[in-house]
Amino acid sequence: MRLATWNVNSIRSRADRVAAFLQRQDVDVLALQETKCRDDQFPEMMFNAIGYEVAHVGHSQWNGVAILSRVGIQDVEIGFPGMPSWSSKEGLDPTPEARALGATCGGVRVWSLYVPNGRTLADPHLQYKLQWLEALRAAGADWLAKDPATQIALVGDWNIAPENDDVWDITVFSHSTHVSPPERAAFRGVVEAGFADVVRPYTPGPGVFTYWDYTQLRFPRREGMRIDFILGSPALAARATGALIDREERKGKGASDHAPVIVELD
DNA sequence: ATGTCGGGTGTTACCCGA
Repeated sequence: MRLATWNVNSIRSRADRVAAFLQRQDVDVLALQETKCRDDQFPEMMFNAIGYEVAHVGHSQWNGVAILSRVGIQDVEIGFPGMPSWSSKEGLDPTPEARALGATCGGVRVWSLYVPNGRTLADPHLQYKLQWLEALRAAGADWLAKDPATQIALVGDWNIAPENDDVWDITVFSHSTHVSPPERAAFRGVVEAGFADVVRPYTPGPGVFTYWDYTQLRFPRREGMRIDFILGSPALAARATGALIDREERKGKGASDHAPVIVELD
């Protein structure tokens, strides 16, 4: 089984590219982030036509996560237990953002995750990001405590570069989010709860990235960040036999600013 | 220089978010 994750930065503007990718890379299950649409706007028919079932949650032009599967899609769950909400305005009743979607596909519990960005070190959004990750860690630990043999894949855009090698020049990030100690500790917390990076062993760095900013010629200059991850529970990680980051999808007109990440499971 | 992309709107010019 081939499992992939991709921050597409709008599914409506890239549906053709996603469909072509699924077929070119022979992907069975694809988690998408930043679909940037409501459920009724998701181009579901085009994926049904090539053999994929679709689960999606999206409320507006922000966020939005989906799972596409040709090996079944059961027990769809919007948000994980304890997932925090966000409201930028005091006193508003916050509705949960469309940042997490779970579904069981071919025996694997897949979670498509779009971790909050954090914006800047002083922004309340960073605290929201840390709380969100802590809640995810707690949920993941709970799932594993209930069934240590369960196959879980936590995949998506984590908006964290866990190591200095995961950015092109760490000195540029001295006052930035994505590399700060609390963010890295939050990511490490999920790993230490039992979820291993199943892609890194097959895509060693340095200089191996999944995201390149649209501005400042970052992609041709090879100035990127590794912030998209496939983390697997022990039973899932034991099935990994290979992985790749599909840089080709970052090339050309109409590319997302993220490349897809794929793992091969036996 | 945010130099680029998205989607949005009190739409053909700006807003926000990343």
